[in-house]
Amino acid sequence: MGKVLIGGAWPYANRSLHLGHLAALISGDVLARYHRQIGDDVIYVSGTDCHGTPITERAKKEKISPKEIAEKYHKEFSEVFNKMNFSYDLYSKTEDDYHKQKVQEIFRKIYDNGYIYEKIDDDNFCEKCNKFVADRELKLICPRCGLETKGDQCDCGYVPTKEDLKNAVCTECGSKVVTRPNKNLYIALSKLQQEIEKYVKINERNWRKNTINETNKYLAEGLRDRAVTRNLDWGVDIPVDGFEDKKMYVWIDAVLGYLTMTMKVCEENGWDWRQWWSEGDNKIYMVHGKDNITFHTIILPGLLMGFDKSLKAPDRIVSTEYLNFNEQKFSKSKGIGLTILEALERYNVDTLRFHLLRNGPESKDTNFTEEDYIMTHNEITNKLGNFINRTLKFKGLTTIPCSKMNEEVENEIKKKYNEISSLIENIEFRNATLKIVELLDYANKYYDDQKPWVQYKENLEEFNNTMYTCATIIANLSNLIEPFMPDAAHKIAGYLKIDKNEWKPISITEDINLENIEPLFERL
RNA sequence: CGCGGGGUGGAGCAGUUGGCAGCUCGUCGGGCUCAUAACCCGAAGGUCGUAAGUUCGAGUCUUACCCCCGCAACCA
Repeated sequence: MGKVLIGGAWPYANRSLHLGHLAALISGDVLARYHRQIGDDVIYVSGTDCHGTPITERAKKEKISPKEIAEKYHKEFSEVFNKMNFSYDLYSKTEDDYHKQKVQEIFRKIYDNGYIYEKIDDDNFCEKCNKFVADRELKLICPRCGLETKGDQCDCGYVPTKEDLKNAVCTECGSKVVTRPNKNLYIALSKLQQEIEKYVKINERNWRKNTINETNKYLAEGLRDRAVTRNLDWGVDIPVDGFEDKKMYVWIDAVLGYLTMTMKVCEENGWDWRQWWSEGDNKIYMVHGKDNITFHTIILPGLLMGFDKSLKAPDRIVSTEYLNFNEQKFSKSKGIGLTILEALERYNVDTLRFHLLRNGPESKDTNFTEEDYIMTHNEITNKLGNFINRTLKFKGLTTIPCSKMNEEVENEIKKKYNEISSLIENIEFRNATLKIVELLDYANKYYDDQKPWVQYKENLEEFNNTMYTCATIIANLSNLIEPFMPDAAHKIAGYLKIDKNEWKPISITEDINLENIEPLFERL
């Protein structure tokens, strides 16, 4: 039994989650459920990312506190993950006191170890507001398109230079900004370049192409030290004297959440968190969208190395591409796409999970349409739901006696456990779902070839064997689909009196009483 | 020449180390009646973006070109 840590990306608390977020995060739950089934000690954590500039901006605009916004979305996210049957061991938030305290301890240790250092920058300062302002808190006329833009990037794609920003004004008060020396803390990624390169080299064979490319691009350019302090009043305090007016850069406190939450889970259970984070045969999975790649393959490893050399950085990185909606990017402002809560009003949780895994952006951007989803839903309804129905609700049948299992079918089932196992461990979830469908096709074909409706009249022994074999397929399907469609898996387990879905072939050892069988899915 | 991904039957996609081009849906024809008009069998339909090259052999490797898309940040 190995130790397996799975970290789902921490969603940012300034807008509702949409199907794209779900497409990126769903693999984490598949991994968690699968590893529990094979008997690993799994810790699956995530949480709401509450800090950062966008939240403070929104708070200002809506005239409420950043905390209120964070709380609102944290509540919503918790509900979403709950409804989607995500099996987190702990879903927390960066506003959590335990998290903030631990992050400060870790940050301080990195500082003491010499990987966080002080540097004076010339930053933009608004004299009227009496504070340093971030680029996105500035506005100016874009020199390329001539329209007013924020200081970080114009809608036309132009990124203002330092020179351009000299003419910028503060978005809040409109007065012209000046530059002033500003003391910041930086993380010395440049010092860790070789170590991070070594880490990438060892682990990249377990990564997808997008992860490898994106990471190596940054390594090839040469890692640059990054500021880890921000001139904000919302976030985690800096545990170093002289930085009382600043907060921690959100990404630092967010990626350390995987570690702090592992600590918390372990503390509550009396376990040693280092068993999940040390070198060994344990696995550390990080699951997120492609925009998160370097934060997980460079920043997080860098923080871990600066913190404690005996720790192991994530060895399994699961980065997805983007999910589009009707060929367009999800965009709340443009009203494109569905939030997860909206989707759940119309769709089935299991088939939505399955669809996002099968048609998800595993190796390239993909497109979500309601039509495609309904197709998947009906396919599962027909092939899985109906297979169960035609077996367990066979006309006039009340019991399936414990009979003889067809050997060929038995071998096919064994084969599927192995095939799906290696696909999941190889982070090929799309292919894993295809194997499930293959087994469903195989099952329906077996049923048709046996013609139990004829056997029922002509040869009862053969009929019993067929029905018993089909019931055994269904029992094993319950195990095999659990990571993908947990609700259906558990319903089946209930019908066939299976206590626990384990990842190994099971046989049925007593007669099956066919009562209270309900269809698993309804056609859409 | 900023970086990256992609162009495969009507639609959406798979094709790992080069070896008779596959899957789902749709269409057409047939079978079955246990089942949620579900299930099974068969057929039609592709010169794999364009051009050249390497090779006994290229969807797969090389080069050039044409289209589509994504990324770029003190933004998660």
